[in-house]
Amino acid sequence: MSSTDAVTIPAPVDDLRAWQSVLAHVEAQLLDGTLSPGDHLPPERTLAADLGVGRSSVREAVRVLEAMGLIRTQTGSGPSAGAIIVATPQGAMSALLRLQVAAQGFRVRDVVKTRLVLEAAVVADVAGAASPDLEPSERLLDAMDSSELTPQEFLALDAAFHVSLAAASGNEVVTAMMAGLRSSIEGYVQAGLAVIDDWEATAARLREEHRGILAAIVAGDAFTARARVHSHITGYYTQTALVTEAPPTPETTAVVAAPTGTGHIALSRRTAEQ
Amino acid sequence: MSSTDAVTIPAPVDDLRAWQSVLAHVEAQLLDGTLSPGDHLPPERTLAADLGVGRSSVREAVRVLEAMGLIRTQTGSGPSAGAIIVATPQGAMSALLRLQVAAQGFRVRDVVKTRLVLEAAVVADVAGAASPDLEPSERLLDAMDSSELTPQEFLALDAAFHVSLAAASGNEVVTAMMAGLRSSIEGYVQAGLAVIDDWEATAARLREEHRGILAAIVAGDAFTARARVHSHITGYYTQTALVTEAPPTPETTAVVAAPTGTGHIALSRRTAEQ
DNA sequence: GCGGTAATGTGGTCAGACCACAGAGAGGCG
DNA sequence: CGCCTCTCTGTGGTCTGACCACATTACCGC
Repeated sequence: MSSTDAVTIPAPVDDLRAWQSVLAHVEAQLLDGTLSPGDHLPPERTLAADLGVGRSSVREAVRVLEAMGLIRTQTGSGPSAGAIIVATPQGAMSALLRLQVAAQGFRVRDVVKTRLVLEAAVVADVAGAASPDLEPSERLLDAMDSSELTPQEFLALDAAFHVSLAAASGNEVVTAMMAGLRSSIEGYVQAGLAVIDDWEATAARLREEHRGILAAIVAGDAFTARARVHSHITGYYTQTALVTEAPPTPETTAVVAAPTGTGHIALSRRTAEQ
Repeated sequence: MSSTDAVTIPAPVDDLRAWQSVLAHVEAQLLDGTLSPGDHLPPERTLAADLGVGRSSVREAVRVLEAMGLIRTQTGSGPSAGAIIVATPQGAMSALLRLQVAAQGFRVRDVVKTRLVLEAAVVADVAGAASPDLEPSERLLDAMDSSELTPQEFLALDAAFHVSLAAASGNEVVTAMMAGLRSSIEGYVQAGLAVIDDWEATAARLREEHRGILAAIVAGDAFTARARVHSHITGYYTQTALVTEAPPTPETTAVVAAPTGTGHIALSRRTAEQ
């Protein structure tokens, strides 16, 4: 692994499989700007002819691109048909994490810990932002106040609320990861419902905690927001015995122990700053 | 939105495309334990016959599974041939993030910010761990001391070092994400080399910073480890003008400024858990 | 017994065909 | 002249059959 020669050119040939060469071709065109979001991929038959591969190989690459959230395919004719570059990572991230959890490549414990880290950072970030758009989050909380919700519907709104916080941070990477992490353990979360004796009490507590988190964010109190998110998430998972031990996550415990207090803090508007 | 009825059961039928039904079939078998890591997927022709779809549709699903890092396919015959469940998420996560960055679904800025959050949490976690295995990280640092490395080789080892820290935390989700985040902006990192006048000086600084991070971890000082990681990462990106503004990432600056002192905090034992 | 060779079963690829679908255009009708 | 309908065309979605490369396994001759 030194530097200059030494390699004697082992096998610079492309022993890529046919579909991989198609994928590489598309990726290269994305990188050099030949393809951009909104553009159409060439028709499969054309692409096959251009690259000298069979249409089925092109289709396998297209399938991967679709699964990765890069394109959207549609049958028919006209401007909206065909394969269009869209770059919607959420679904792909969800699928990836969900499958990996299903195949035991990811442990639920690690998923929860990661979610804790990301979400704590998110709320701290949003709390420190100039004028975050928290309207979607608030509307979700209002929707969750309905007493007619089934536990499943409640949890769906719950998940959407948490993702909406990530969206408010403006970080699409974290947003996609949060959505994926949540969906990957959705089955376990729903299974956790079984061990809850008094669902209404639990729902009421969750509603209160959500309001508390949002209040801390609006107040611009990052410390409190972090602490509340931490206890909110660990609370549910320990209650449902989904995760045995509550991971202390040093940085958050330190924050919890911080002397900032959890009472009403300032409520400063922190308007113009950006 | 609302609650009970209203939907009139829109379309419970499976208008899944053929390849999606194959994917769903495999995922269901993963979830109920019929398939586990190490198992073989049925041969494509068998699977096609069983599910009543064409072999090409099966192949598209298999291709997605392979791209998602769930299986490894091999030609030939015998126990090692065929499609085997492996669940290796790193490559898939890297591909996903890389493609999304290429397609402008993810901004480089967000990738860097996310990396900052995750890596700060990782070092704090490892610093608080009972007996983390830091030997791989140390060996990578030793390898980076060589003066014969090209910048590219140095950066490759650099990336491996950061991923090794995540691996030391034992959280495979974060490890995969870290590897993916890094690889997704690898092109930009290498492009950043161009604006560095004195590479040797930069390399020396990076070496020193790496040692400093590892030292803080070994000392169990989570706060210092976080702070050093933060400045280490932002340092390179601001130097190479990859990210214009240095994102302060409230929680880290807050932690650095926290009055708790940098002494032993946390140090949660987290002994037997595996 | 042993070595070499054929058979077998797997994924990888290609070619061709057909279908469903949706827009575009030509044509007819009022 | 305008509107409506109908065909035409191009797209992805799917299936079938065929062939290849490859690695193991079984068999056969020695």
